Amino acid sequence: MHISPCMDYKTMKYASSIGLALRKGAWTAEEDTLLKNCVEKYGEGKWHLVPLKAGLRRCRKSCRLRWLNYLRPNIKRGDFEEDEVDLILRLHKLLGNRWSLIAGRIPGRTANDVKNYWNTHLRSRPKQQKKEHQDAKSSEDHAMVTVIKPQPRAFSKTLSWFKGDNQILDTHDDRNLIRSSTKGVDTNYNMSAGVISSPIILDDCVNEFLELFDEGEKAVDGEIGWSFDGSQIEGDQALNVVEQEDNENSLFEFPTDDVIWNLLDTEQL
DNA sequence: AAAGGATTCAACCGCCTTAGT
DNA sequence: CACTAAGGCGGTTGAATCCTT
Repeated sequence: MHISPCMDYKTMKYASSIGLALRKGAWTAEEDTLLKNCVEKYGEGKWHLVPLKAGLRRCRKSCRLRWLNYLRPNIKRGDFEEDEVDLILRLHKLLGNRWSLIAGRIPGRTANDVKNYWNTHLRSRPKQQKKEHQDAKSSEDHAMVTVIKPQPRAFSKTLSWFKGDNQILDTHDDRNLIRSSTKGVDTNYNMSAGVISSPIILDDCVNEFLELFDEGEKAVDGEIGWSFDGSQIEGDQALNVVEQEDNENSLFEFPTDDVIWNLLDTEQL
């Protein structure tokens, strides 16, 4: 039996006063049942009371974590699907290691799942991709078609993001970069071949961007792959399939970017 | 079949933020 | 304003499992 250092002082005092030490390590089926029954009876939250109410010799954090990562209903198990991986890659590019935010947009997946998946499958991917790219380049002498997905979409520079409080600070012709700034936070747009790619939104802008994202989801509810209670929408309506030039249903059937960019387009004046 | 290295993922740890006093 | 406790998060660990030799 281990003593958990994560226990609170009062909990520790109480536990020792009744001759108990808090458990740590793998959860047993019995503990799971106790925790599940407790949360179903009293609801989520008040985690400091859960060990007492459930009769568990676990600290509040351990209970919370076990519920969130394992016992909560609608948790999806098994391998990540292509659209989920795609979404993780995109959101990570946007948000960095903010796993709870990323997981919040992938129904049934927990922050721990996403983090573990990233660390085990995706973290070294850029290197691999670079290597694969170099290998392909060296083995392929002829010109090849490069499909860049998602396809960048042009939008008007009259877009309000570029007006009002935002200012186009400068345009780096050499780097194809446009920077704008709101509240002292830079937002970068990579320009290439006359179109503007996904914005690299930094820090405070992330929340605004996600709110915008949510509004977009509400606006097109039925096309997006899940509803806001976290449940998955089944059937054809769950996907807004974008046919690529090669007439294949691509990895990017998931319509995230379309939603965002359609939304952005609606801001054109 | 066995040993040992690699991988996976549940769980822990410590820090930060927030709310209450 | 300072302090305390709870909630929440990302980073890390280590046991279990898988894979290779």
